Amino acid sequence: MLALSDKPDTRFDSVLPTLAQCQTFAVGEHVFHEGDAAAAVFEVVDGVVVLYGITLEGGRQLMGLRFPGELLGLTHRETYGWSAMAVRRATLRRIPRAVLDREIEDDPDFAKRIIAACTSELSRTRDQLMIVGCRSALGRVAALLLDIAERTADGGPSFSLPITRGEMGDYLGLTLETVSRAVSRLKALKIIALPRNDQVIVLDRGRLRDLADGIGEGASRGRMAA
Amino acid sequence: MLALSDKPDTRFDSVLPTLAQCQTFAVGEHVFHEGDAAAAVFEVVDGVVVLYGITLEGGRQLMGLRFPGELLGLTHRETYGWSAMAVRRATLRRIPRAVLDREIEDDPDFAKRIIAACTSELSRTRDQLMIVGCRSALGRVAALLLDIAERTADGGPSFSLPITRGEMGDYLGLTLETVSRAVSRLKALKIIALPRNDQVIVLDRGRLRDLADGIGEGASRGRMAA
DNA sequence: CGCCCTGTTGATCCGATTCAAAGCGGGTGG
DNA sequence: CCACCCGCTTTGAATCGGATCAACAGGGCG
Repeated sequence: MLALSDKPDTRFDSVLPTLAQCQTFAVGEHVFHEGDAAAAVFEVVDGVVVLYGITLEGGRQLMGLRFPGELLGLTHRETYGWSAMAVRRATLRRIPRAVLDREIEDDPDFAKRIIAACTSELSRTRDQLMIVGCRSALGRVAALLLDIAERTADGGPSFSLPITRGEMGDYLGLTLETVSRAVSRLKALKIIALPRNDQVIVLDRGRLRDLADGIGEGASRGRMAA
Repeated sequence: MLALSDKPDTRFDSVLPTLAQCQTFAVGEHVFHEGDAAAAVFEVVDGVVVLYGITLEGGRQLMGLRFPGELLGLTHRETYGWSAMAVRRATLRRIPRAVLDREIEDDPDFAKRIIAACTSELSRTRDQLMIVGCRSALGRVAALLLDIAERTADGGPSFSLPITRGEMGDYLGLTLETVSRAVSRLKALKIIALPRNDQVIVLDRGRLRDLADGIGEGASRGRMAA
């Protein structure tokens, strides 16, 4: 198996139920911008948030997606190093920095939990790096679909795509056209079905997994091992 | 400016001088392998270590380089999710997991320091993702050279490359030939000089920075902003 | 309805990969 | 001491995958 990470529970509500303070964001609304004072950490209660950075030419690199139960805004810096925007109407629990710091001071167990959240996020980012660095377009799209499926799946093989083709491209280091072609190919291969273009049904999870892991025709990029 | 991270001091020796227990590794020797029990965290005292993962086809993705003063092995998992190998004869300070955990329990300040190390590493990985996802070959190589220069520079414009062209390729998601061509091009552009092929002198840090940040001809990849 | 946004598909172009061959350079053993 | 070998690097030529440019289809909404 490829070393794609498992996902430990790092939700805040299990440790900070009383400190909850919720806030909702409309589609396209920002939770914070790159450079804003890093005044709080957030947990997604409902909806979907994307994290992204902007290159000097205006290119966008999505750093991650956040689904319910996941964290965003964790940093020790004075300001956020990236932006966070809701792509579905989202409700977030807000934990002010001061509260976070105090809690870390007072509760070693909480500190460990934060460290767990960080290293977990680190693993996820590394996996992402591995995918962007090593996989072909088809492999990358397969990996993203599988990731979303696993993080949002209510058990069934069907899920909804929270982001556009263009955003998928920004996430995977591809253009929207290439993403569209890859999705069409997966459909043609009968690995997925698309009742609507933001609705995916996984027909053959095994083959999707193989593509995401880099197995099979054209799933990998770059020189093969000797 | 692109949001490439600054590098806070996260060295252990400032907090754990007495717990030091050093160990040396020859070139090519592993500090740990992916899947090994994550029994300790290490700080590089001397030498250079690379972190990498292996894809199913045998492709290698370098996740990072570790120079003196930097940490490796930080995870909350039971096993390491990647491998670490010395590429220069290296001396490492070893902090057993139990000591780490106890220290986190006892010393909130230490816990914060670990969190800082994690979020710092996270920033670095995100930057790496941005580079691999958005930059052309030339921009990626420029970014790597600059990163190494800034992390090893003893002030001067000259530094030694701790890794081969092939490893640079594995780090950047490029082939060794492409890396070689990019390096040659930087030399032809008189942005760097190469007294030996593992010795680099930065002649024009400004232009190197621009390429690394994605400014100028062909530094970026993918669709430009409208 | 007409506009705009998203997605799809086709044709062409370009940069990186691939395949191939030839220079180092450093080390070893004759 | 030198010849040979091996790993790393460089460079060239052909190929290929993804980007680019472009045209068009569907869908939601003012």
